[in-house]
Amino acid sequence: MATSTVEDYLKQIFLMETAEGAGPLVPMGQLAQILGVVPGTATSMIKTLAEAGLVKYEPRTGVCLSPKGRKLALHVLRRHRMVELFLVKVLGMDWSEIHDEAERLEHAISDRVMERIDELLGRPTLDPHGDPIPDAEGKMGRRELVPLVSAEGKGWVEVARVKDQTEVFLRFVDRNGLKPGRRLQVVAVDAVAGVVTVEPEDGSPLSLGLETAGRIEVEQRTVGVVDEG
Amino acid sequence: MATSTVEDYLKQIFLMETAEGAGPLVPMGQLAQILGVVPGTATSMIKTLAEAGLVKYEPRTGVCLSPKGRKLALHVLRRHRMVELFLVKVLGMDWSEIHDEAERLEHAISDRVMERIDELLGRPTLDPHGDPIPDAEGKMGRRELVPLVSAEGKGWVEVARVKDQTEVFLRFVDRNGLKPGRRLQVVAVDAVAGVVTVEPEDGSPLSLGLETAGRIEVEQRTVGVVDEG
DNA sequence: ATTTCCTTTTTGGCAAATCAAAATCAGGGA
DNA sequence: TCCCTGATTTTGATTTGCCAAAAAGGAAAT
Ligand SMILES: [Mn+2]
Ligand SMILES: [Mn+2]
Ligand SMILES: [Mn+2]
Ligand SMILES: [Mn+2]
Repeated sequence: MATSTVEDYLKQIFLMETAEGAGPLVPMGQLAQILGVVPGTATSMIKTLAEAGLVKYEPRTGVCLSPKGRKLALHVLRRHRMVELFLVKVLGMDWSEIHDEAERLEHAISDRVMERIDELLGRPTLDPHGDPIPDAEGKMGRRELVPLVSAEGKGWVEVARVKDQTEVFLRFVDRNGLKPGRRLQVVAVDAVAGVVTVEPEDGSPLSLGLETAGRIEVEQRTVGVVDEG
Repeated sequence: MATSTVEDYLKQIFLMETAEGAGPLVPMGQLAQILGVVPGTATSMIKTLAEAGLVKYEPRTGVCLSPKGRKLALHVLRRHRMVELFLVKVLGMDWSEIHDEAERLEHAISDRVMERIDELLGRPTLDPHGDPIPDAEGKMGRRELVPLVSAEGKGWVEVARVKDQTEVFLRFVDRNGLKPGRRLQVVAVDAVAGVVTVEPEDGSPLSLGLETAGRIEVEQRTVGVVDEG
């Protein structure tokens, strides 16, 4: 069995190598920083993982998952996201407080329990932040999402995903009616001022910085204005 | 924070020192055996726990919990039993497969999540095996239970607790309608033959060995025959 | 071609938890 | 009293993760 440390390394490598704008290899320093260890620790851990055939390691360049490592990473990610949804849907917790819980529970939940939760939740495909939940085989659906900024003048769009999952940002998003599933219009994008103005369905107009707006994604397909062919 | 290893040691010491027929101190050898480590390991661990003020250690004699250790032990036990009940009630798992899950989950669940589960389950006081669930302050109710053997000729009694929690025994108990909450009559106790005959409410008469019958406890108060004053 | 600076790796150490096997102890029996 | 035996403790190692700080590499700037 992989230890929870190993699981976290693999999961994190997966997230980093599938992040937009990522190169083919994840640099050691970045990995170490996100995992909260000093670079030397990451280096020695990664060598062990390479030894075990879970990653491919290119010294002084970076690391990427092997098929075996990717499979394990997706297995962990599935548990993480399923647990997050469970905490919100079944236990009624706030979406801003679930990540840390999931970070521990993802290592303690068996396939058996996972299966029961999956069934109880009705085979969900998205977690509370709008991230896809891998299925038991590690497959997850792709969606065509665009950052809020690109949705100017498209009429009503639906919030689909919130990428910044820090507590403070999630609470902000919630307070302002920008949770996944909520609808809004992007009224204006002022590139010079660096401000995006949106109007949530049942909330007052709201200004966001360009950076901030980039952390929210909406459904490409517009809703309620243009009918799909 | 106590590691999961420390939590398991404390919980186990608690269970052993409150077990019937236990002396004032738990012997190292027994503790080691139940925790699945060699005696030397237990000795050095216990010395560390004594150092931390969690147990009182009498070399060559045994160990017992300090107030601080007892508090922590009860906190772990609460999570263990609450999780077991949760797995049965909410996820619909079989009571014979929940212990090992709980053994891991008990270390991964925060007070916050515990509180939600407690509420969802309606502040339960008993786990699926009939063992008491400590409350958040570590208090648990005492019940006046007697072993099956002592209930001869008392008419209908209610199964209250199953002490042997091995998978095979729990499945046997289930199959034969002897789960906590079920009613039965103790028809005969033959001390010479070493056999107890019981008649479950909706099952056929059944013979149990004396030893086996001792692993099941029933409510002292008889049910359905004598009315309480 | 050098130097400089930043990243990465190496080295040496530490803490937690464990085992194997040798040493020690404490009673009970001779 | 003395020895034997079984339980307990010590000792010496190992594994997993981690840090601090020194060493090494490499790429860009001079
Ligand atoms: Mn998360
Ligand atoms: Mn984690
Ligand atoms: Mn249990
Ligand atoms: Mn445990």
